[in-house]
Amino acid sequence: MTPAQNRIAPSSKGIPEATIARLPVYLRALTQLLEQDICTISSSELAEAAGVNSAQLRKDLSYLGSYGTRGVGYDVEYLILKIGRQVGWSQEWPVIIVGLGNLGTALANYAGFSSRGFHIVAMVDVAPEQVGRKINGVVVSDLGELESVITGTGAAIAVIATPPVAAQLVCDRLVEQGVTSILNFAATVLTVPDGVTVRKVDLGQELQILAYHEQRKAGGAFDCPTLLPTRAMPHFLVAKENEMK
Amino acid sequence: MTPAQNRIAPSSKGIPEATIARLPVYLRALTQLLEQDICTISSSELAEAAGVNSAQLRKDLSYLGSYGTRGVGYDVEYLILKIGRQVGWSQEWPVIIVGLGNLGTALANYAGFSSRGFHIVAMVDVAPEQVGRKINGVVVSDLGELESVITGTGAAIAVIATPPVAAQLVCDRLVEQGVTSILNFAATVLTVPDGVTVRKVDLGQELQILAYHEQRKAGGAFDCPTLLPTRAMPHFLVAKENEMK
DNA sequence: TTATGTGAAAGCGTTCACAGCC
DNA sequence: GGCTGTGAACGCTTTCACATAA
Repeated sequence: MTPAQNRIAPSSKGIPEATIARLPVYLRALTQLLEQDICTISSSELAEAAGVNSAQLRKDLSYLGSYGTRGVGYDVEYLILKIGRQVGWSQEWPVIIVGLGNLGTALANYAGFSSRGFHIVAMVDVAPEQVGRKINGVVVSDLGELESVITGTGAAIAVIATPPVAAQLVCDRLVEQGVTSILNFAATVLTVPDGVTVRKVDLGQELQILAYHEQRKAGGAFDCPTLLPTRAMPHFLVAKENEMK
Repeated sequence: MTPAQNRIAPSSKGIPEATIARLPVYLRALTQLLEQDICTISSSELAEAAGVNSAQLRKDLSYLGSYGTRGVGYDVEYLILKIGRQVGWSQEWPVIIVGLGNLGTALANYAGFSSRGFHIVAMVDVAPEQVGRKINGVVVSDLGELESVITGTGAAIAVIATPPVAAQLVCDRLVEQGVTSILNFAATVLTVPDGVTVRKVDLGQELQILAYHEQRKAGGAFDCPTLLPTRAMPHFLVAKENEMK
């Protein structure tokens, strides 16, 4: 990814990834403020609305430029404009979704996408019962048409919501056709060439991280003498465990 | 959150957050290996399967203990056991879902939860047409019963998939009843007391981060003289923009 | 000889604290 | 007086490189 980012190097090079990930949060906080007719805001107030430290907010904004007024704060509209431009609000992004199970269908209907400038222009699935179905006015295409659908829509961003086994295959075909940004909901590590950006959202993993903390709160990862076997852990492992003692 | 973590301090204190977030990834890679009847694996091979650096993998595992054999590698089953215990695989976690729109319903049906030891024990929604519906054998309760549902099930982990405006209110009620881990899909910053862990999944934000990178690849955040107004950006902002020049 | 486990070094990200400007 | 913008300090994460053990 590093070589790819060097290759790009546009006008404003070198905004840290961590900052980029927070820009959308600021953007939402700001639009909410605007709806309340608040025109000016200080870094500490905006920071609280965004759930971050005020020093962090100022540093983040400083990467974009000096858009505040000392002694006063930031002009909400102007800041929205400047951050919005960075995040690509000045254009509509065509997006295609591959895999229309429960999750894929929910994503296709998700209002949070269209309200932020993303437009689902195509959907693709293997299951014959899905193909031909209409979601939000767009017809689901067959997986075989994946290539023509991409070139036809010109989408550079794709969402993968297939079962894990299919994900890498689909990914390869997407990249082959020029997709350069992928949001991956499949529980697999995707391998992509330089220049392609992948973000992974693993719902099971998120819960497992919570479970880790939960266990800690309850009294730690007890290295108890007798293991309690449950559906969560495959049976043969329980046997293995006892053998190890 | 820091004071909360100090208060906990169980047996194995001080595994870095970044490591914890990767444990589930290792766990899945390992279980896949086991299904292929691979019993032993080196750090570099496992690292590749998990999509990380081999030095990173070794360092991560070293926080849990010395479970490898020098010159050989790791015993897959034993490692699954050890990591699994850390992540809480040794027990079933009851989880409740609040908000059963498209996303909430998809989550309720999501197989990746149950396969990892999470059991949806209750679901809650305000909409009368949702209440009483059965998903995976569990009936959707009315929002008014939220408190009794939590105490009845003893769930410590909750998923919020409500509209943004309702999220903080629901969150407060959850915390009030003893929920200490929350997975938040609502596009809002949640405020919680110390001792409560929140993880946020913002789907729109993920796409915006991709859009940022996409824009960079296409040639940068053009500070172009004429702004192209689109549905993505509210109209009044376009006016503002021109006025600023 | 091979591959783990781990101090030490390098790289990032966050926070501090204050100079600079309104 | 008040708040931004930012160098410097700090802490966390990753990577390196090698001593250590099978």
